[in-house]
Amino acid sequence: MKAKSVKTRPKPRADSIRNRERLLLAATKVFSEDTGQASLDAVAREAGVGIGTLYRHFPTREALFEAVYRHEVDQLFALAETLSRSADPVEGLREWLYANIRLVAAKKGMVEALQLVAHGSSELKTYSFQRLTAAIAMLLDRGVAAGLLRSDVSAEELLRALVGVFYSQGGKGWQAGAFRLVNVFVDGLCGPTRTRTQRRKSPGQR
Amino acid sequence: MKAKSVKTRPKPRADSIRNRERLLLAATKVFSEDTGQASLDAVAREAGVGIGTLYRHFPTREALFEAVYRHEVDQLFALAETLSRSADPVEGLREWLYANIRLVAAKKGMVEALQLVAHGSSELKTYSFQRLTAAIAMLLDRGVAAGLLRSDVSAEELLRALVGVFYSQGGKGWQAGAFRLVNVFVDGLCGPTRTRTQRRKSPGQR
DNA sequence: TTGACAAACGGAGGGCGCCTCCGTATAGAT
DNA sequence: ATCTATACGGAGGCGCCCTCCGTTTGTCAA
Repeated sequence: MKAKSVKTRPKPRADSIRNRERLLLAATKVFSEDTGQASLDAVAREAGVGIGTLYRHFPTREALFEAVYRHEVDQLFALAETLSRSADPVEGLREWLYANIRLVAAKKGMVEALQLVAHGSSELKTYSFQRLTAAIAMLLDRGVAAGLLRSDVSAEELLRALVGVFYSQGGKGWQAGAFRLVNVFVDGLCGPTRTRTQRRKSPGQR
Repeated sequence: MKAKSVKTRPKPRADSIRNRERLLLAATKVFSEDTGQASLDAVAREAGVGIGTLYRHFPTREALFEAVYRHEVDQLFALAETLSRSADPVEGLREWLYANIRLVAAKKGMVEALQLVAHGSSELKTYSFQRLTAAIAMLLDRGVAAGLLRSDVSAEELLRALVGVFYSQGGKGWQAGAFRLVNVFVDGLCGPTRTRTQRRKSPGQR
């Protein structure tokens, strides 16, 4: 007997897996540049698969959004893991927050798509909330343990602050403002119990 | 010479005006019951006019949303005027807030439509914001002048609180919760500075 | 390797909504 | 009654959504 799980379905075929990934990638790209209203045909085309294949993997438009979103959340989580192993706890946190801003900024359409998704599956909401909270906690705790960050702000609170910044996403000056806010916040987290040992060197834009 | 404006366009034809109104009415109805995604063909059908007529009056989907929304805001403003002439300032305010809840509750699709509109014309945002603030101020000021309401909460603040309640619109218990919040708020406005002379008699649902 | 079959693929096709265009109807002026 | 600017209606072209089914392909056992 195969050392596989006890009761999962037979097995996924290799091309199936590959196509699923292609679709996810294509969807991320297409939804990002065009608005979230972009056609699913376009996604299939971009992925180089037939429209039927798209629908087999993601039966509804929302299923696709959701998958893309989950994927993104997981990436952010992974980034937090990486950063939490890097040298400086404070800069790691700052960098992660920057990454969030860049993510949102790069995906005009995503934001509205998310609102749509958010109205649906609350399971997804809790999933991503927990996942992101965990990511922040990872970064935060290290700084606190090292005595570099104040300990009276929870990961959840920080996340909420972040969400607030994103919701108010409006064109033009938004990104610069968001970076500024993050800086203010991180600097604030260093104080007032801590002397600020180091300040940001760059504004953060890439 | 006509006593009309100096440089406006000739004149609107009677049937044109009539159709515009019909369309607005139909749109309000259709968007309310179906989701905001409802087809424009359906709106034209409901209004009993050709699709071409709809497009002449409202060149884009958003133009139609916007017009509907403006219309609604104006109605709320008018209601505030009426209520501010009614007997009890406190109950007038409460009633107006109730009306807001009912409006949102009756229009599932509207909320998402608004988010769409909000992303666009910021002119509309400021317009409605000012208009609604004015409406609240009208009601509030009377209560304050009569010494029935505390004076340290501005109309703007009250409006923001209201918006917050609406944004979190989720099915089921939402409406009841919203009424409760309004009651809490109005009671609060009667203030610690004021002895609460009267409390609400009914929960507010109709 | 080869054969067989389930799984996955692709895309044609029917339906529908969007929007334009233009021939027809009519309100309002003379 | 006549005229004309204005508005109306809806057919038609286009693109998107989604289903359905004939074809291809990965996998496994022999």
